[in-house]
Amino acid sequence: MALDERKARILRAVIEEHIETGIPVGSRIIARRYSLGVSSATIRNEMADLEETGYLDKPHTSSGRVPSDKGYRFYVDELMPRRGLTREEHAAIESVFRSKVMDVVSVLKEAVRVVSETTCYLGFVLGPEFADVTYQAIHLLPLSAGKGLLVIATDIGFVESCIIEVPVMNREEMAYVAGMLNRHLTGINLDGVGDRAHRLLHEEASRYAEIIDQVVDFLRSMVSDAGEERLYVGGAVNLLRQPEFQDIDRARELLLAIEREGVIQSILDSQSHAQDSGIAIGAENRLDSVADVSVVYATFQVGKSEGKIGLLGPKRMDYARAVAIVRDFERRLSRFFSQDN
Amino acid sequence: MALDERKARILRAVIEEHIETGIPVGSRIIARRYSLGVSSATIRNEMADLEETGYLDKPHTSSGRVPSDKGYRFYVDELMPRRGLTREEHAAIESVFRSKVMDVVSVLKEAVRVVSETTCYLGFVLGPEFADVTYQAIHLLPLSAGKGLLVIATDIGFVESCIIEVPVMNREEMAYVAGMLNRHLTGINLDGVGDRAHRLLHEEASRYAEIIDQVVDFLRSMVSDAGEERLYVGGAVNLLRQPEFQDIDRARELLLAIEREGVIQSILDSQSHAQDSGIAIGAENRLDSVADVSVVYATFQVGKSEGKIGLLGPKRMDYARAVAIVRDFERRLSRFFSQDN
DNA sequence: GGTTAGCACTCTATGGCCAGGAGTGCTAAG
DNA sequence: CTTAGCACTCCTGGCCATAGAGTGCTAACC
Repeated sequence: MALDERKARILRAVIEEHIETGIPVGSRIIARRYSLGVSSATIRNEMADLEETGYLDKPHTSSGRVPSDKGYRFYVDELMPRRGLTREEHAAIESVFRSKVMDVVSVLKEAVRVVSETTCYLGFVLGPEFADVTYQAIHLLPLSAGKGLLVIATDIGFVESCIIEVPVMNREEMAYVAGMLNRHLTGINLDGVGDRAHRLLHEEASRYAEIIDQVVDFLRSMVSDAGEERLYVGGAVNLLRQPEFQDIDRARELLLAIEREGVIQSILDSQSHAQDSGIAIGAENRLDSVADVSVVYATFQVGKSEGKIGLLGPKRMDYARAVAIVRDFERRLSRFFSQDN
Repeated sequence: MALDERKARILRAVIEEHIETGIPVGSRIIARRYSLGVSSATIRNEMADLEETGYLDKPHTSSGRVPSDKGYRFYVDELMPRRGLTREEHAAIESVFRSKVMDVVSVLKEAVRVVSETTCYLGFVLGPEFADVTYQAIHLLPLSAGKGLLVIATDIGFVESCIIEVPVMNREEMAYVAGMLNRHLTGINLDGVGDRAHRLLHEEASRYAEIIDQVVDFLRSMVSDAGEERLYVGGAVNLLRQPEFQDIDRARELLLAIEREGVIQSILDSQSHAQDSGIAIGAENRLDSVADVSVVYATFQVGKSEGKIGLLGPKRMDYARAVAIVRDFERRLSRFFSQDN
């Protein structure tokens, strides 16, 4: 199935031309703009072959060619140049990590924003699962009569909080309860914390069973949060600038599917059989709603857990740039979250 | 400028018809669908008067009428029925406050989602400013060598965190620093905390000056955050379902203005000369980018501070429903944040 | 005087039609 | 194997005619 040199060159030219212009590309254009040393007729023949072998498609009988999924796949695997970052891209990415006060969620949101802005596609980050995370500290603060604020900080800088119901108690008593929770649960993997907390604390302090139950509930919800809470999506507007989303119905359906049906998680899940990073092109991800978009993502390390950063755009995407940007973010985020930066 | 009974009835009919169908409405339709007891010719005459006095507009010479900003204004001030919530709306709103583990940010985000879903417009919440807030506790936790996690909990259940640089110290020392910060700053209005912290702590503990500086920076950034961080927007997709946003350029420009130029804050700011709730119709808010949309909002109490919840939709909006939903949310959010719920 | 029927007029939206242009596939010559 | 030439296909955009909705005006009516 390997292509000979010339076919590959032509395929690459067609794809890059199409990526740039967005319209079907004909043999004349290729002959003129790319100096391949052959005439348009020859290119025409080669393009016919490429169509027959499935690398190119034709929207209709007498129009130019458009890359097929298989064509894009071959391109990203074999033909695509590895490029670096432009000065602007570099600066934009840099800025995410240079703000003075940084909380992890803001950094992730900023990353999404910058990914989207620099590429003009839709950016996303999937935060780390909490299953592999240990927490540093748990705090319980009086809020108002009958309400307490539960704060849990993990070892990777994520802080989660929620409001729970507490029996009336004074500040000291609450501090005592917090201290107790801290002593028994610090440094434990959140995944196993449920059972342990339950057993341990139920015996020692049945007076605070209600509180403990709620703490356990909250810990469970942190772990099991199936992605909704962990996924940050941004820059949908940028997608509307792409010529393929001038059709408002298409655009709406896609955005709906992303917002409501969690297609991004689905794609990442279906991809995750192995690689740290990847590209999912069009129908490669099985969902109809994303049959004509591509996703480029990479996995960054967050302590023992991991997160993903990526972008979603039309199949006609500047893959070289997308990969460069996503990869760079992956490196920087891994560094940002690493213990020894 | 008051309208006589019949003109008011016709204006109301025109507006409600237009809200429902979205197309310019003619005299025939009004005569047939609304039993006003007069013929289409009479209605035609009245409509001509209403146009002359500025309550109605005509897109072109021989088309039906469309309400003007002035018309909508009169409608919402004088004609609009006060309606309650349907069972479904009630249930949807209820669901926001019934989840077991609630953190304040999730509640606000959920509120945005529900506002948007129930109305099919774009929903938003502007969280409370931190200037009037006092904080409950400050924590400092070791994260990795040279990094610490600063966590600040306010008395209204908001928890903010950030990563700061700390000199190498052991856990006990860090706990001591946290304790010191707590002792000196607990219960103070965040607005004035900067100076006080600075003076007080610089003397007592110059060894920790770097940390204190960063804490102060962070507190300052919490207070001064000009709305970006406080504004939650959601449901932009729903706007794309509205017939007035079938034009993709319009839609894109609007969403861009919302995302990048903060028009929602601008509108709320320009409105805030007084009222707790309000409706800004079309060109009433001075910005071109929102000249053909309306905003309905209400202010809820959060301790001594306040937040706003609202929605943005086409001028041709179901104002009665919008007001009902926004008002209900305002009541519930105020209750949710009140000290004694 | 207010109301209504009738009618001419205006303007938009829709669909068909035609010409122009881009691109292909095929054939035959180099 | 490559290339020039040519007939053919199909999309695109402009143009025109028609249909339809709605208005404003006038004249008749109560």
